[in-house]
Amino acid sequence: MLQLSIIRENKQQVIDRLAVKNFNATLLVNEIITLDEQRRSTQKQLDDTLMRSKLIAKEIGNLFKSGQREEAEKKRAESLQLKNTAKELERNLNELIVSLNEKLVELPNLPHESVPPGNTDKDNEVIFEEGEIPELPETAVPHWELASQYGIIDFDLGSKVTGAGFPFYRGQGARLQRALINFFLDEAIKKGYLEYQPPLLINEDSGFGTGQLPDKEGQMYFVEEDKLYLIPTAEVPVTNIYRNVILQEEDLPVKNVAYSSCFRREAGSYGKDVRGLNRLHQFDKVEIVQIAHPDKSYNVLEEMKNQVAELLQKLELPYRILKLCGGDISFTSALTYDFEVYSAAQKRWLEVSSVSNFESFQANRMKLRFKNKEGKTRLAHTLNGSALALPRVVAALLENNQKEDGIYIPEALRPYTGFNKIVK
RNA sequence: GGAGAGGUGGCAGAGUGGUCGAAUGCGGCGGUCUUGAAAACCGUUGACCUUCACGGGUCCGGGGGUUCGAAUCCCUCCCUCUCCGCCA
Repeated sequence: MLQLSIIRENKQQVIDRLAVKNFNATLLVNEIITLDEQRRSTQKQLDDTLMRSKLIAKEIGNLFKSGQREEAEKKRAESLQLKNTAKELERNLNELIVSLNEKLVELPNLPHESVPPGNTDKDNEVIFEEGEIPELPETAVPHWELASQYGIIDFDLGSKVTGAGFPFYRGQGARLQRALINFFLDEAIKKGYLEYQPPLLINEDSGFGTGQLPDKEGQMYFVEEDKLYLIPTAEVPVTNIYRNVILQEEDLPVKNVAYSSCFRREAGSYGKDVRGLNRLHQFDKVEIVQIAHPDKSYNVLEEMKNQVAELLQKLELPYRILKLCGGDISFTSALTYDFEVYSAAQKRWLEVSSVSNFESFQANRMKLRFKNKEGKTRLAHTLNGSALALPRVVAALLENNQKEDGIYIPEALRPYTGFNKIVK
């Protein structure tokens, strides 16, 4: 959520910036400013009332002590009045705070100035492309065919045991998954990240902290009995480690990496892009998270971008990097790079990573701050990225590397798989 | 799941319903002393809202209540610990 002071002091800029996200903020911003003014004046009135009431309470104490009953009783009546006033004011104040927050939470993050305008993913800007698109043999088939031909992923079995979008990985398929997870984790650790194994369920406060709640609760699985949500990404638990935390400046940047399963209801996405591994309800992902100094977060974003690119190079996958346009960038993000790999049998680009700088948007929600050298507390910046999400990487690896005699594993992965190719 | 104990400042640990944002110790920071360090001594040391500032207000796990006045009493939720049961 945006800082009130920024909205107050740069009202027009906020409105103009949000227009890039195709978000008309004029009404909302005006409402927020009005509510904020009311809130502050009510707060002032309440503070004054409380001050008087505190003073009187002290006087009463002293009067009782010195035996001046009558005087004390008189003051007591006055105090009671103040108390009623205070109650009334407090009620108003709370109402104002609630409505203010409701409005504030509806405002998306401001897009970075380099975010291109646009409405849909068609308008995203391809900023980099690397790797050769492989020539496939005549017999080439999409990964879901390969999955059953080689017996490495069983979608039907998943449907039987759980439902659509929950595949079983089997034999060399399972081994490949495990290899990728270890490979990704090791690469991050080499770059100085601290590995975490987070809980897979999170509470409401955490969901709010990273911005999944209150808006996207329909996208998360919810355990009603315990009021817990299954994580849609490790970003949620790993960033929320720092909820209500004040770091020291020298602690920055914090670099954490976590492997986790991710759960997404994907309500409302149907059609052919859900075939095979393209879109699942449960999938595995290695996520990198950084908490950065506000002055350095864009350097960190570039660093993370390069890090993801390196992974794709090592996996020898053709990929491209997109800078998301205003219409496609998420509610919480200021700047996002998407990574897509080319899946040669499907002949399409698949998103395998999304690297974002949230600036202080999440930090403000979860009160993640640091104390600078002057001893002042400031909001930190949060960033995260997939490095990487497995299913579509697997899809591309399978499709692009299929040969007559099997599916070849890229060099970098072989120490992890323990085999060079997948065979029937 | 059952029974009990408890949640106070970075940590440890006091706190008769009134003068407690909170003793004390440790730690941190600054200083004196020292060639330097240690020790000793002195001072300082939370967050948030509001204000140009002075100042004012809120916060003793969360929420609610009693009272003129609550860290202190009551209710409720959460969490931790101990014992029992169950169990990967």
